[in-house]
Amino acid sequence: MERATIRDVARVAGVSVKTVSRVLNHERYVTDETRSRVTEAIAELNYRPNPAAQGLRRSTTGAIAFVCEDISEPFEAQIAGSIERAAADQYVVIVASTFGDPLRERTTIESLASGYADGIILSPTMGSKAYLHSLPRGIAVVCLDRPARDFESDLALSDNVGAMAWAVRHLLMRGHTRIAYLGDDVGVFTQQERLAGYRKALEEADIPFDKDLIYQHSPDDSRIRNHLAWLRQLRQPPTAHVSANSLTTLSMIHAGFFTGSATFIAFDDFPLADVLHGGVNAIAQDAGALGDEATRMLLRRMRNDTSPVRTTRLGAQLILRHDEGHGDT
Amino acid sequence: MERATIRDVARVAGVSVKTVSRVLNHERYVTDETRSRVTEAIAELNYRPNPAAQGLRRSTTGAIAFVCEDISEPFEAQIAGSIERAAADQYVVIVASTFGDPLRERTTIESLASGYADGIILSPTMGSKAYLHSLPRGIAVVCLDRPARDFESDLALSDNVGAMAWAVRHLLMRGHTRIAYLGDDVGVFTQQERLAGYRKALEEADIPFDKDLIYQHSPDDSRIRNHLAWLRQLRQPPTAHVSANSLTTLSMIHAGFFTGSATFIAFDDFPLADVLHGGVNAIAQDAGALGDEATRMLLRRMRNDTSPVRTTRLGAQLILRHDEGHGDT
DNA sequence: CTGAAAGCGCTAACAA
DNA sequence: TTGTTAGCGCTTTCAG
Repeated sequence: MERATIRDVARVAGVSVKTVSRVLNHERYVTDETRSRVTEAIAELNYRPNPAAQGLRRSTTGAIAFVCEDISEPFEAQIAGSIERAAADQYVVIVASTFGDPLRERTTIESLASGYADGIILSPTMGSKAYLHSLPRGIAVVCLDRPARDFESDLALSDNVGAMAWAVRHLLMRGHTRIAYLGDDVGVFTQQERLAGYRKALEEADIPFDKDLIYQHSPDDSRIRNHLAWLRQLRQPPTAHVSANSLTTLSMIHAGFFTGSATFIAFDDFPLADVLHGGVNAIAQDAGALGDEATRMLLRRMRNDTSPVRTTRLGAQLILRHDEGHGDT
Repeated sequence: MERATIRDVARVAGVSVKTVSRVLNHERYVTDETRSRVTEAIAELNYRPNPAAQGLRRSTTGAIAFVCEDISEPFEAQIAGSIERAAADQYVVIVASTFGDPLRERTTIESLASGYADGIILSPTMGSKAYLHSLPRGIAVVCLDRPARDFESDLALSDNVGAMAWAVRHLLMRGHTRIAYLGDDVGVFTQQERLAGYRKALEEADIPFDKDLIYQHSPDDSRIRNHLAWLRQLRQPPTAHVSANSLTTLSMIHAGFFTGSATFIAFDDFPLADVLHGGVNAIAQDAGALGDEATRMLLRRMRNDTSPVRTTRLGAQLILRHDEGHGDT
């Protein structure tokens, strides 16, 4: 199929290209009669504006990008889905994975900003993002799940502190005072927040913080197995456990830890959590809401909103599936 | 940051724009000396070609698109990830979900083809895809996971027939002759193939096909629960079960079916299958390989390969996690 | 209300 | 080996 151009449409409709352009862009000052002639011609020729030409002229692309760590991770994929829905029919969405590599991230972003996308939703890796200040002008960047270092921007993230505090508070109320915390590497932003939530709940209850109960490493089945064994042999072993992210939970499961008890809560819900070991308590983030909110923020910035940057913390849900007996906190 | 253009580079390097264009496109006939002057100017100005302008001129976009049912589904997300990796640094990848709506699919594809992407990897919905023949010329389309009706194209998919036959054969060899099959809607291509695999294995073993053992509906927990109960009350109830897709497996689990037995095999492996109910036998598709292969096919077509269309069937793996005793088929 | 002409940034002839 | 010129298809002055 040969592409029809705006000139073809103009010729068929018997008007000038500018007039066609006007109806395309819903400008005023076009007679209804002219408009309908043009519309017919467009339909007849099955005409569609050439995005490259539009982009060249308007310096926009009609695309937004989601730059994340790995699109094949379910959490990121869910976010991608909600971004797509939220941007629906206004923008195409480009996805780009950084695989945690800051250099790759930078290259990717600079390339996207050089004319592939009008806006970027970024789940930043660690490391300075100062270079975001010198992106070609006009490109909006908002952050998702965690802030970018050295770069102020709108940010949509879960209320990690509050949700973890909620979970720990729940365990405290059931009389647990020795609660083991198992999380990912300390360098990970969300992990810092979740540990903060843990500490906050302890402080509120005047329970001393015991470093022995804290485990923070990138998940590794055998290492976690050892740690769990070690915990059991403490003079005062923990009577409850929380996990601070899904990979850690997975490792615990693989290490043989029984997750189906009222004394365990996993940060991040997961498929089959309702069934595994008879049901696993979990804190569920709302991935869809994160994507929605970030998209809203981005679109607003793309409309040249210059209000101060804002942060939206989205609540996460504590799902109790194994509260022996019944009754909540 | 103001964008530098090719003219700026030319000016700084003291050459013509065409020369800059030459070094940009790695054309021959540029002195090393000239080339390095240009390269320096490019670096100095932090110049990057404008994709819209390039696209307008070359009528290419530098993007490929993955059109699937729902990018938030783990299987599709994994494929997206592998496409991204396979196309790495050559193309940006656009994702677009159809949510199973053929109309939306068509609109999306036509829009993408109108100048957002140079090629499309499509997991088609049901319904005729004849319109793919009249896409603006130059756009390559390959299919993934299932063929498009009324449109010949390269196709990468799992060996559904073979894998399911393998699973059923395995059960037959253990003496089961009444094997219940639970799958998704008959209209779904992969489901037809998997049922064919089931029948094939039975035929090979001269076991009569019994329609009573076949269930094919879009997954629904309570409906599946009823069906499972009904199966149990047959005069000759099944002694083994296979599930033909992940949602069905999930429904079975939710319906209380015990999946951790040697007499059950699930098509599609899933997270925690190694742990749930003590381990679930499964057939694992290689999502990554599907994406890789489809991308390879697409890139080949985009290089104007006009060889006959081909279909690649990728093997799926039977993973036995609950083979009481030991020893395989 | 409508049109003519210029030009966005780049690459493809064609000359030099 | 390099430069000049003409567009790609569209939107945008600026006149009609």
